[in-house]
Amino acid sequence: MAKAKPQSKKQRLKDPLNKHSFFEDVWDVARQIPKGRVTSYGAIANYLGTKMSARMVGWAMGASHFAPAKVPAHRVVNRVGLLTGKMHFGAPDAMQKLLEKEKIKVENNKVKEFEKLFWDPAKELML
DNA sequence: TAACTGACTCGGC
DNA sequence: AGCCGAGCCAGTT
Repeated sequence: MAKAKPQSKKQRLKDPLNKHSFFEDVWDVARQIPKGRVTSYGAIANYLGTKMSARMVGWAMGASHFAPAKVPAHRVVNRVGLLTGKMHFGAPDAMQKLLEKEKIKVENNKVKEFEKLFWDPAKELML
């Protein structure tokens, strides 16, 4: 699977073939999130070159259910560390439980020390 | 076919 | 410092 390399947004989205890999790219990046770390939709979007469309990342996460491999969507939160998508995990606190299982402290639907645990693909994966 | 919505983000007030 | 509006892409109604 491609390593989610950033490319021109128009180039990717314009081509139906490449478009299909948009999901895989997002999933791929999500899978690369180290255990015990979290990232934001915007960070992934930015890494993919579609930083203006963080919504699509979230939407792609929603589709992660169809992903060929498991995607740690629980490690992806919004820019303030809020567990915005926890309701989509089936159970109201499934996401929080998964996070706590990785020693990530969650309080009031928000990741504690989010800035410290924040993992930016564009920075960590560089390039 | 057009309009609305959404697991977001940024900038202005 | 907090609230409000606009922009983004795709899928749904």
